[in-house]
Amino acid sequence: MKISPAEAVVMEVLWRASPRTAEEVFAEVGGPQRWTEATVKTLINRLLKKKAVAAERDGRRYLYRPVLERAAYIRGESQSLLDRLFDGRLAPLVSHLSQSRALSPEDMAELKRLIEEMDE
Amino acid sequence: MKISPAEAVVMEVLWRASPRTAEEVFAEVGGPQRWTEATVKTLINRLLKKKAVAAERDGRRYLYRPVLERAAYIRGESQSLLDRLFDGRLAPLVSHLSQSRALSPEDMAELKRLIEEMDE
DNA sequence: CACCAACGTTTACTCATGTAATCGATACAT
DNA sequence: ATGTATCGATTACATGAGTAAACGTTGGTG
Repeated sequence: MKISPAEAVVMEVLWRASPRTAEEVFAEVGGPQRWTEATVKTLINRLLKKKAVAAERDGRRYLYRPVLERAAYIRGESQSLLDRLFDGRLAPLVSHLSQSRALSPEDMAELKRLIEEMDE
Repeated sequence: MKISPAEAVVMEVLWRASPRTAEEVFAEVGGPQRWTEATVKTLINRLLKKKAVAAERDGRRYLYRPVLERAAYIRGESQSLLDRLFDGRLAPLVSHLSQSRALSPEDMAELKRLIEEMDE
């Protein structure tokens, strides 16, 4: 099941560290996002329904942990962008981004390194 | 204004060739998408409201052309993916994709070429 | 000139999403 | 033991998106 951008923000928190209580998730995300705790709970609930997170009872509360892995999520998103806009090919994406925004020297260096090691 | 995935499909048609009538857009996209002509018209109208396409009267019908440029759209989408998932950096994206799916030799070759020429 | 076909415009309806308040159960403090 | 604070669950509501039918207008045809 597809997870929405707002839900992904919650996932990011859980991917950084889990398990977490709803309150902890809220503590980490409420500020930047200006969400109330109710909103965070709704999002967690939707993620439960979508089986993207699992809950484990811990006394009076629950501890939540990701079920969907970050790598899988990222892969899906990247893939779909690539397919929708670049005919599934990586080179045009890189080409486009390298033109439209300056790459930092570190990025350049890392890219180079990547290409080399992929070459083996 | 943000354009939706379905709307983007219509934009793609217009980016390939324009101006086009609604019927022509439908002809090109209706099949693969299993949309009726009514649906295509709704999408065109929403794109008009969003100023992503412009219409020019041609007798009893209109000819539509893109106002939003493909490059700008692609840039926005790629940028937002990069920011959301890869902290705005290109290298991690490439790294991820190169692991999760095999790059074709041509893709590899082109990437290499890109990196080299960006290096100047 | 009356009618019909072809357009674009308006309206419709369902589902997902963002955002949040309310409800109901329950553990703890007094 | 009872009230209260605290959880999660349920309900709410507006907006956008996907999908499409109905409507109104206008130009062409018989």
